[in-house]
Amino acid sequence: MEDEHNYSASNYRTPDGAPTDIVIFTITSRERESGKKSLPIRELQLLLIQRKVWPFIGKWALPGGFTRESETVQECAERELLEETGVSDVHIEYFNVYSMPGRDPRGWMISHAFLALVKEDVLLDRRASVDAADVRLLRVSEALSLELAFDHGIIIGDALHKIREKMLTTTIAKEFLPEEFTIGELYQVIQTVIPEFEEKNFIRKVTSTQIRKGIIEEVREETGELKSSNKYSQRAAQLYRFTDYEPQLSIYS
Amino acid sequence: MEDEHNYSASNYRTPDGAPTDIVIFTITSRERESGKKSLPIRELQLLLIQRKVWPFIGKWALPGGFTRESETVQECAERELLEETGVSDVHIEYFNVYSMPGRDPRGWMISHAFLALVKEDVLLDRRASVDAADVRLLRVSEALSLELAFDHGIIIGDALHKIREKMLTTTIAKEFLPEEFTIGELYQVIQTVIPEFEEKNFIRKVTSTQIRKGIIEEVREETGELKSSNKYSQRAAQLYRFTDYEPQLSIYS
DNA sequence: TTAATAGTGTCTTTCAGACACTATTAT
DNA sequence: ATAATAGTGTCTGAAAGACACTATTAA
Repeated sequence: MEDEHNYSASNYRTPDGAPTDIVIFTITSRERESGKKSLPIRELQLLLIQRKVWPFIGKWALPGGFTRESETVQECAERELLEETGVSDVHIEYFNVYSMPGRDPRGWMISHAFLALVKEDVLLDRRASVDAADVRLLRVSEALSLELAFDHGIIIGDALHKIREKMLTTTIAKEFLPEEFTIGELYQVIQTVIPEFEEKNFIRKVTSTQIRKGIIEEVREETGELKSSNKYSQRAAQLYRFTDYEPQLSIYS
Repeated sequence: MEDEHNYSASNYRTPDGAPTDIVIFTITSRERESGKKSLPIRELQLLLIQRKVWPFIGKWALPGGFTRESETVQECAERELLEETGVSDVHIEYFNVYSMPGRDPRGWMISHAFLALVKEDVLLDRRASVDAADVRLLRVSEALSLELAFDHGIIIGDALHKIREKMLTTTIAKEFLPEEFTIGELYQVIQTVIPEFEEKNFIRKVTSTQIRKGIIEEVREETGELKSSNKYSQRAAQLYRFTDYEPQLSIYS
């Protein structure tokens, strides 16, 4: 350090590390065994790792790792996501810092928490990391009922709050949907994240009102005809895709 | 460190500090010299400190300082705000982390940036800190045209983006207003932060529409009569206050 | 035929947007 | 009287909210 410049911060205690923790959400879908075509059962799940080293050995924890001097915390989170789950090129977003003294028995650790939103199929070939005894997808309710390592229960709670807010105010629903989707699928994804969500005339609001219809658009065949899918229903449903328009909300207008 | 637990992070390079940087916004108001009563000229300003130690000596910088092991980054920001400006009990909110390698010549510093919103009068008795040559309020446009220390230009740009977003989606306008205010003042505060903001029938939207009128309420005298003020106009204007209701916005409803 | 989902018709009430208009009162 | 701000009247068209109704088609 540059002592010739009269810099004194190095005389003080410095952090023992800058870890990242990644809350990886996915929505699983499972067919109902009704025989007929129907909408799947969807569940919001998150990926946890069972620790096999001290501290909190045996406890479930968020994936993550220590930031290196040569990278940003965002790069660290992306690297750890890749190393621990084999996933890259997904939505991964910083959301909060956790710095409560004593939160990590290993020392003074200020942790940076990220939110990753991953489609189910991307996680199918996931693999355990070298320092994790096990990797598993758990329902959010399950995960929160476990005794988690560190302050990860708090982090997950905050992440859940954040994803619920963003589901209604941004177009992150697209992170859980295929490129082309039906209005029924979109509605289900929103409800999976926010169970109390209910909009009576959802299809109209999202397709027919001036201010909102800009966020999604109808998909057409090469021939120009409207493209539809009967994956979930007898009657085929119109397919939509998200545009790149992000609506600006305001409480004053 | 607990080497007996086989913990190896201490073998790695650790950060040289966890500083906080605080972007302190205020709205100044200045009377127009028209003789008659009129709305003041309001300006969005921020508080900067001129550095008197290496690095970036002489350059303008955000107030802030190093987090201690015994405190959270939020507590550090609040402490530094108090030490450097004499201000406490104001809105101060974490908004982002800055970790680009090389951002600080003193070493590996991961900085936590806060947004503070302060009423003008609270800053009147501000005082220079022990390690700052000068403290000054600058217009945002001025501040951004200066050569700032570290990556503080980027941090201020991000803070400005954040405050503009929050001005429209939350009730932070109250941080710049007295407890009781007129619709004209509220409108001015919003316009000071977002110059392009314009709502033709603002007074009606904010007072008469079902979904929005919950965010402010009329102030009454002890006698029960509506309370008004003629501070800015010949004709007295109704006074309002914010309720504690925070509206939930949604792009889907 | 039925189950399951997709989508429409229609009515009422509320809101948005425009803009001319009236109200108040210190100077 | 005037300047400066506060606030209302009124019209149009769009959207919200409710809810019954029709449409499609594999099984």
